[in-house]
Amino acid sequence: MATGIGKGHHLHLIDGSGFIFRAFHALPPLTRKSDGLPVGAVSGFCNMIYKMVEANNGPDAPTHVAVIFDHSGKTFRNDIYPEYKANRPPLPEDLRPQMPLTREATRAFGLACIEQEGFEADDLIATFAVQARDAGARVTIISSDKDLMQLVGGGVEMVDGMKNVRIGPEEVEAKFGVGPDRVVDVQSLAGDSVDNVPGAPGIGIKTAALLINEFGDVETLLERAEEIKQPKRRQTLIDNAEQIRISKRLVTLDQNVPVEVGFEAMEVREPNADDVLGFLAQMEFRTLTNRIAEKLGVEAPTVAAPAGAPSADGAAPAKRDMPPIDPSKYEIVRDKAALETWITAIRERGYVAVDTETTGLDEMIADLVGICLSVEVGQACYVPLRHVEGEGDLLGSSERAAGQMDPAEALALLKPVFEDAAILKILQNAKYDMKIFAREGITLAPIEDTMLMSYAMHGGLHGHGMDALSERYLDHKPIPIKSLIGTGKSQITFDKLKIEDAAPYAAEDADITLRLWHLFKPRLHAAKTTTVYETMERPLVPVLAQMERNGILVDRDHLSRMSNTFAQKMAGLEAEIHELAGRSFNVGSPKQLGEILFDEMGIQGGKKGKTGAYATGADILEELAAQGHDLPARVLDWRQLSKLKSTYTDALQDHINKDTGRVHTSYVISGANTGRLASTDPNLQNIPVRTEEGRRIREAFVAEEGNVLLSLDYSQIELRILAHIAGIDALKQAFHDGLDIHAMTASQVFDVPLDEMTPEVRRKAKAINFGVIYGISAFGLANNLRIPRDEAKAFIDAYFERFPGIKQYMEDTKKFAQEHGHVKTLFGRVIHTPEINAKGPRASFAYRAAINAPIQGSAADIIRRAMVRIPDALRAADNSARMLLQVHDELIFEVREGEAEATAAIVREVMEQAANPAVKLDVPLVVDAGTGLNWAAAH
DNA sequence: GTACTCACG
DNA sequence: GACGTACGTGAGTACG
Repeated sequence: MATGIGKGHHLHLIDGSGFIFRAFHALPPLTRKSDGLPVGAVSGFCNMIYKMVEANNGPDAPTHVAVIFDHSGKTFRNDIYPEYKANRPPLPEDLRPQMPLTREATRAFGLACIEQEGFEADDLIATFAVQARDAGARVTIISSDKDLMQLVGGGVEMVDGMKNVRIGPEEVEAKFGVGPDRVVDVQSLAGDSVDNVPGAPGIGIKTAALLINEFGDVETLLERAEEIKQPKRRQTLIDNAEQIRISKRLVTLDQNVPVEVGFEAMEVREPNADDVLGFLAQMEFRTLTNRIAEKLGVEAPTVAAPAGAPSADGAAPAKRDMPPIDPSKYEIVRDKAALETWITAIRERGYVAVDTETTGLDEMIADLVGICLSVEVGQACYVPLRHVEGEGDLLGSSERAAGQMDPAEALALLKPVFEDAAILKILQNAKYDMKIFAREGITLAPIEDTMLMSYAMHGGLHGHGMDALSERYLDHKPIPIKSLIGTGKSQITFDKLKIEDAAPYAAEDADITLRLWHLFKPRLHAAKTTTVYETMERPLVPVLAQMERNGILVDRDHLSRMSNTFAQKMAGLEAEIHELAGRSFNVGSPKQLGEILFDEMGIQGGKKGKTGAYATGADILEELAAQGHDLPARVLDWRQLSKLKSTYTDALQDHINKDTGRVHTSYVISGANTGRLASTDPNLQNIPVRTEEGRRIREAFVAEEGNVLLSLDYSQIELRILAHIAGIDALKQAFHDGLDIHAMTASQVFDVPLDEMTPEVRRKAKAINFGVIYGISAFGLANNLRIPRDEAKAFIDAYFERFPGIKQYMEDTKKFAQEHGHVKTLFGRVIHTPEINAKGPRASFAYRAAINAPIQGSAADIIRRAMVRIPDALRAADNSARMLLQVHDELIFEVREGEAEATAAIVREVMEQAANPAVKLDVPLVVDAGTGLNWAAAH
């Protein structure tokens, strides 16, 4: 049945996961020089792989090679026995970021890289070994895992890759006391403390082998247990019969995994010099790079040249040698045969750039129209799926266009590729396409995202959209989509385009994405931001995609009733305002309002802005109201209602999805320079809370029947981070003691004992605390507290005198920014500050942003780390809670009524520990939790 | 398309 | 010494 392998072939199956762990534990903790990324395991792994590849030319060379990895997550064994491998310590933090790199290394060496969800590497190895053996091929398993010894014999042999010793039937017998065919029987009796296989208590390998040699196998032994002479041993076997049977199922390898990779993909081929040397150079493995370059007869690339990092002024790096972009060269895939040719090419390459074309921008509504693929720079294809023909009259009678594949057939062919753990999918803004594919039943993984690579390297320097990146790094302006679908009212959807017109535009995006990826991959390392990208940007993509697809239930009637109430109140206010003004005008027009106030009513002190219009912001109107003017006071009320109505009670209703009845926001991972997320369409991160009237809008965000909303938020996270970064002992101590931090600050700065603290003094200290986070200035503080500027300055001076560490932090940060053109968060996120050395007020802005960025950014990093870990934590506890929203320091879940408390405990633990082990904070992180039937009640 | 205003952390 | 400012966002409205 197995194709692509047979007599005369020799298959090497390499236990990749085994290699990684042995390399990790055997080698000292090596880190990459330029940025400290741990690479010890990768280095050991590469050396071992290289040794294997070198042997591929030897006398006993394999014709086929595959490197097999464990897939993270549950396997079928956990269904049999939940405790399986439950005593394993979590993956060491130093090892985690190295995992994807080992896959990359495998592909770079030109080897098939295989893993599959739900199965361990051992099962895949067993399946491939048996298939190849039955087809008549010779099989060598390179591993030292004793669990694989059951496969030895009949044309399958094992080699311990590290010690370079052969493991044949004799060696197996020496270890287990039985031949390979009885290994599972011995293992199921003896158990395995490493994998937490229970076995029979008190029976080890020696006794097990004795029993099996006497009775033949486990089943016979259990049937005839009464015959055992030793009473204790007999009783143990009788008492634990079921446990032994379970153990047998655990240790028996699955030889019938529905594998997704054929033997064709494992054929030995010469590694591509660019791929392998490029990877090794990025890793900064000088010795190995030089050795392999010599072997391949090419010049070694320069290793670890930080000069390759982009300069702080954001100048575009030089374009690499690539063929020019030529949309006329792209192919249109219209039938199965053509698509299969592409799929073969993808499997051979191990990666593919993917882009989708859809009917709109809202990925919860838009339909998939076509798919673009590219594996080679300059070559790309468009697979049209749902184009329609004809203008599509008013009745929508447009018909399916000719010359495209049946969508179901095409997607069925692509699904195994898109879900193959051994094939990297490269996308620009992967979250969008992931959500589109999710609605087609396809889980896109693993992925790489050029938008996020750019964000990790160049956050603060420029935007990260495809057009901007293409123009900047490829010197190429992509075909504007508007040139095809038009704008405004006459705009059409993508499916209405003729396939021939759509294809060049569509395929170009995949080509561009692939080019960007080739350019960014080495630079990501040079910019020292690989860890940030791999731990805080890329893993967030599937998490956010799921949250966005979850959405939150919104009570339309509640909003509608509020809208009506607001409309009535506004009408009343409007009449009053016109009465006071002496004429009717548009209250919503700041320009008209300014003229009424300062020209017609003659109020003094009107200030004009740069456009010549009077400023009428809330602060100005408040001042006028305080002077006793009624009209501005009414306008303030009117504006509040107008804002609530238009932005929330009205607009939110339009965002309720017809199919789900829920509101699905979209998070922009690269939206904020500091690492914060941004929320759009609608923005659910600015739902009112500060006023009573506004807060009622939160009552419209509800839980489904039988569920509650659970909200958890970090308490004072930015001040805690400030205390840590600036090293302020008094603040740290206050957080350790659980004190009221603003009262404590007030007490220190204003010399007031805590028990004599007044709300007024505390308010001032609170304003200073926040001011510090924002890059304090006397002007800003004076504005905020409505006090004279010299008074504000006196406060700040007193504060700095009491906490000199804060002043020091601010000066150090400014100096660092001026020297490097960027600042960093505690977790290594780089935030560029290109204007820090500018002249004039721009530098002042940049200075305050530079003070704020490490604080806001570290807090953002922490919640990102928590969000990445939460789905696993919930899954491990079999908890069904759904994460719905993130509001910078708050996470909102929907959870079954009885499960709220358990969920809160799990999530709180993850959130409070989220900095660990990368950063050991000097202050505790504290998370507050609340539940309720709606968001107002839960918050 | 830009400016202004205001909602959130 | 003057500049003209609190940090980070998104969205709705008016207006040219």
